[in-house]
Amino acid sequence: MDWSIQQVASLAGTTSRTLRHYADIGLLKPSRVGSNGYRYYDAAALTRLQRILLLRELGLGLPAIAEVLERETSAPTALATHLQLLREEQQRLDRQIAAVEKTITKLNEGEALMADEMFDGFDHTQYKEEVSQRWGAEAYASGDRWWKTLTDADRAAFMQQQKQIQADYAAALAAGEPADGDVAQEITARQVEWIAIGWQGRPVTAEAIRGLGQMYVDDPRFGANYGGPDGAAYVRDAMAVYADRM
Amino acid sequence: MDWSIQQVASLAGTTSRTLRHYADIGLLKPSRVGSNGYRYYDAAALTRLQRILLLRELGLGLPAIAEVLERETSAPTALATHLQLLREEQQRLDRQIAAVEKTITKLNEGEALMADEMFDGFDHTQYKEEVSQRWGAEAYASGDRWWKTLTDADRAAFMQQQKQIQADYAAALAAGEPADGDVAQEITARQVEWIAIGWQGRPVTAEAIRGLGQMYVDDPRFGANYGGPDGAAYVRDAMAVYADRM
DNA sequence: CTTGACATTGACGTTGCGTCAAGCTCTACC
DNA sequence: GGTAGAGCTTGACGCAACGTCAATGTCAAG
Repeated sequence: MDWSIQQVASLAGTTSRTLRHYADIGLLKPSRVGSNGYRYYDAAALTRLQRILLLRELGLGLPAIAEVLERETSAPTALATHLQLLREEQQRLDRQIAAVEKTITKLNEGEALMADEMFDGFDHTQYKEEVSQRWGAEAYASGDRWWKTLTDADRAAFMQQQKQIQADYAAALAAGEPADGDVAQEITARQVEWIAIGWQGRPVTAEAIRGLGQMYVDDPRFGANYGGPDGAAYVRDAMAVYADRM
Repeated sequence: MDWSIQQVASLAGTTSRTLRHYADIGLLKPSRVGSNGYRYYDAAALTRLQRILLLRELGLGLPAIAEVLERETSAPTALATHLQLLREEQQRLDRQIAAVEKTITKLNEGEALMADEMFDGFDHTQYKEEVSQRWGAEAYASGDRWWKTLTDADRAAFMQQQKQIQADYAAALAAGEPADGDVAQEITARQVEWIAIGWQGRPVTAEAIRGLGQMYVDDPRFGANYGGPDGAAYVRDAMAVYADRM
């Protein structure tokens, strides 16, 4: 007792193309092939197909399914691994949805015209008070004037450089690079250079760099850009060493 | 002031291959191409790239991104549409995770060896009481004996036939086929035949068929297999007509 | 014998690039 | 001015899981 490819397809709720694909990749071979080339499937093949489709619904890839079917015992392991992936995907989706929602509301409020959105929440004016208090109103005003002369593209490029520096710091920390090592110091040199651009001629003293580094640790909004307290502390240390060597 | 493809790539945190791909599909053309074929990007191009990458992080496809960038105003619309997709995907993921978790716990409890899992929650013993009460203990016992003689593959095939019948009923109902029409009656004939297999020689009387149909309506667990109360009622009616004509 | 349904084997299309491969170009150093 | 080592170019295949023609062979029924 066996069935034709179409019968099996409709029985299992799939398509004949899928069955031929499974035969091609060796996942489910027909139990019998007529002299005319027709594929026929028996009950055992149907059982296997059922399992395949079940695992597929659980989101497993075809190679993973093949492995599970070969080694029964690996099913819980495979599923556990897969579950991990699903959870990560779920979290990624949650974050993405939140981001899209935020973007939509901002657009509806007419706040940002997409272009501003690029600056990753790094709002220049957000730090007005800190900058004013630490370096005086004149310093802030001069920085603000400079910032306003930039085009959006300039600002984007400027922020991108900072993003890159942040990523490099994160990578260095993850790689176990010491804060006083060459790698961290090279990044810090770029960091200082970047700061100097924004400061527009205002002298970048060793003291200023040390203070700025400490500020990263003290202020969680800055620290967040460097991957949390640890990252902020790492950057502070690197900047302190850099300042010492100036 | 412009940058080479590598510079832009690292500035924006992407790869040169991606930039060349975007150029190929016309999403982001370099602002200048040297006589040697080298691509160069200016600040405006960088801005556009930033937007592209932002939208991509939000999960939009490249064609959708291109459209948004052409018609600024469509951004909220496009994002809203996309949000809908994300939410559906989220729900699908949630269901999938729940299913995988359930499967894992079952496997860990040694309950089911994957094979039983196929039967879509149609647990034969689940209906023990109903069958016993309505048709007597002997009828149930005989059905149970028969069921136990089957191989997994046989059971799979048996359940699949039922699945097909259910699908056909659903299609007929959706197509507006009357319960006493040819289409519905043909399906019912197969349904009765299927029932007869399980009953193993026990006489399939008109009364039994009417009773079974009514049971579909009364018991939500059965009704669920036929697409809710409406579907169950449809099947009951078709079976009643079939019984009348026996 | 014809017709229509069903079967077969290619082979391209889809999405967003990764990854060679072969070859030209630029920069730096000797 | 030669040479090495980056960096750039244009193809072109690969991936995941089939959908979708296209061209053609086969089966059952009238």
